Amino acid sequence: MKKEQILKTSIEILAERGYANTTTRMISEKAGIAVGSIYTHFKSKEAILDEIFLSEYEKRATYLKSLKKIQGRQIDKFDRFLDFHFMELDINRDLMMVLARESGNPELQDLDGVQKFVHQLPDFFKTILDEAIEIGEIRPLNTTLTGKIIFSTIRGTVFDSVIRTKDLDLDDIKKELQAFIKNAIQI
Amino acid sequence: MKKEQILKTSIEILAERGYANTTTRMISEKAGIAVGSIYTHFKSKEAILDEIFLSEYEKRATYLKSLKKIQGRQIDKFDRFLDFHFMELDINRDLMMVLARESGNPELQDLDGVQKFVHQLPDFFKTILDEAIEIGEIRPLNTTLTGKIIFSTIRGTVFDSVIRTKDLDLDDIKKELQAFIKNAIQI
Amino acid sequence: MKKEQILKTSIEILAERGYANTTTRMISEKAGIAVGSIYTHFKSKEAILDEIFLSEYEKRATYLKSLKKIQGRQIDKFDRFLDFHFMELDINRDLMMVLARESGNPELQDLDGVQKFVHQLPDFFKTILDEAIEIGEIRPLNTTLTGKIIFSTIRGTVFDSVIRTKDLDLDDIKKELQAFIKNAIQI
Amino acid sequence: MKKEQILKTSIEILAERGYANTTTRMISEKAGIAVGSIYTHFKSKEAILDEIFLSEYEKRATYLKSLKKIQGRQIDKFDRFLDFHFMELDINRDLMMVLARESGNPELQDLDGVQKFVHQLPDFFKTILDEAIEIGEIRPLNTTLTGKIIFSTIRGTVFDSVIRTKDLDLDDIKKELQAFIKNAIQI
DNA sequence: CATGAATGAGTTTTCATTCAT
DNA sequence: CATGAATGAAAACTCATTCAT
Repeated sequence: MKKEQILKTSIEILAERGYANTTTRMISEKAGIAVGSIYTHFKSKEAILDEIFLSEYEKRATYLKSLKKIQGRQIDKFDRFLDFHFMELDINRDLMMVLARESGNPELQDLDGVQKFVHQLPDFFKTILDEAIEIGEIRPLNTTLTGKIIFSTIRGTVFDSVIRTKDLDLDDIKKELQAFIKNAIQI
Repeated sequence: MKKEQILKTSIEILAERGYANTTTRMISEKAGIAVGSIYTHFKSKEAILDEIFLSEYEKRATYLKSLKKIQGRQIDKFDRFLDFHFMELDINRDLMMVLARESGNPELQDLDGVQKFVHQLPDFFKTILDEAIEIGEIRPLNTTLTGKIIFSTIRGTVFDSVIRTKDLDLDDIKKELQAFIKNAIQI
Repeated sequence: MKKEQILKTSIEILAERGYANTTTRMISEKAGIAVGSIYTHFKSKEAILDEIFLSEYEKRATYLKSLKKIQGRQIDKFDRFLDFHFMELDINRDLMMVLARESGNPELQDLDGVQKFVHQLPDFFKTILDEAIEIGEIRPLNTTLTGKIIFSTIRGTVFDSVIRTKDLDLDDIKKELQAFIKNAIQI
Repeated sequence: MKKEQILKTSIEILAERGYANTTTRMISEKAGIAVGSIYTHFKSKEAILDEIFLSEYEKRATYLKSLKKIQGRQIDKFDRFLDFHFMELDINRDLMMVLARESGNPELQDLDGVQKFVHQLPDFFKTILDEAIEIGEIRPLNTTLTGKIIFSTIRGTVFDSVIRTKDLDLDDIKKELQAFIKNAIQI
């Protein structure tokens, strides 16, 4: 309950000011609680970010696992993942901002949640690519590296777009990304 | 002279510790000068980063301008740019680390040098893409967005690789990136 | 019942970490109760220490009172007290640690129990010395001051020994102290 | 210069309030400097205490070394040391308070200066005792333990006296202690 | 009588920047 | 131009204690 309130408030402030410029005092004041209460629910300021990334990672991991069982072309699964990812982003723009900005924040690379978000998702992509190669859907390529490249492509693009304009057309970006990736790997 | 020394030392420490964990005192001590002397040559701590990014941006901008005059397929120019970029990185691994890490640091997005590095380079890519479309070398696409996508792809991939392993094979990554981008855009 | 459990647990933790580094939370967790429950039984964190010192003071005061009625040389009563004191220490090393450390803790000098432990015991010694002088067993001396000196000698020696080695030979120390004190005062 | 000012001010406040109740802010305000300036001269709040103890230890160590070369009875050297020690205390009552209180503060036992003060001085006493035994000036005894006992006796007595009364007669205490110790060890 | 989430004043420490020498 | 002591705002985090359930 109150934990949710802290997370929600944190995302709002983090989206506006960035991690380094967000203080625990700001969060507590905006959430209408005492500073100490943050520490009742989170081990540290970093742990808030950790939780955000972990939860968002899990959403995506669950979705990617569900994709595995689904019939159809492997290559289309990237389209589907992007549909899912951008839909989530559209629902909560602040959250999108935080994920895009802080997943690249050198300060936070050690957090479990960030690590998973940044390293496990590319691994899922690799798995899809491996299967796609087996059935000859895509050109021969280093699936590990390409998994990472695809992840970087998506993340970097969202990051760039999001920090420049408030009202960007997510749909345009999504379609351009989908085409870019599909072309990049297909035969 | 002394300014160069400060820059060189800063890059070494920044590569090892990251911007937030690098203090002006560390730089002055390692450079063998007084803290105050840093401020004779730089307006602020941020200004050091600004200068680093500006100078690296200019190297790449100059190279891209020189590419323009060169004959040959537009599409190959991305290969050439990546050859140049990775060569530079190979010469100075510390610098590569700094560019990869801090170009995505939310704290530093307002710096002139970072802005140019992060926003102008994609614009150069856009120009190349525009010409490539005109002569029918590549498929129809939103060149502005795709310019950004290509930049994000390169930067993100280097960043990911560089913070994970010390002795990564830059050549493998370069070749995979070149193939990825070429396939992504060509007809 | 539960109060005893809190005391027992507190002594264990206090012996290991010292007063300033022991939190009420630690005590409650190790004792398997809620933090709030500590405050059902004790007015404050300090009150736990107060109780410990008071109870240990009373043990010694009772023993010293019983010594009064006993026949024999006054001067031997210090031997007996030390026998009693060291026996108690040997039974509960953690308790010994707490008494030795915290009786000298400036933070805790105002506690009733500590005051009694630290100021009343020397008074008992004074009484013994007064009688010993009267019957000419010991040399003439300021009994108030010497009572304090004897107490300080005992406490300080135990404190020094106990914080240095875990497995010290209490018996050696006791005998050395007994000889030291007896010689110091006798005619 | 300013370092001396910080030390002087710290001793005044520490004497009045004790280590745990002395804040860095109090010191800086009373010394008329900025909080940060404390950290220009001292690594931490603890380091101030460390310096105080180290310097006082060295005074005494130097004196004890000079005593070694002096002719005369070993046993009288304790008298001389106490003369010196009490003279120093008389000059600076605040300092005496700090040494007496905090040398027994469990929190500070790890500091180099405190360690030296509390463990090296007894070692010097041991050396004196060793020689005294050799020439038959004192009764046979465990010199290591007795060195510690003498130290504890002195420290504890000063501590006890000093925290009770502001205007105690140091001279009485000194004489009583001298007699106590001399009797305790002599043949 | 037990619980444990909530409190918030208070603490030490850091560090970019300045400026008198 | 160089120096480095001095600055002081600001930050994360702690923890004894309370009180509604």
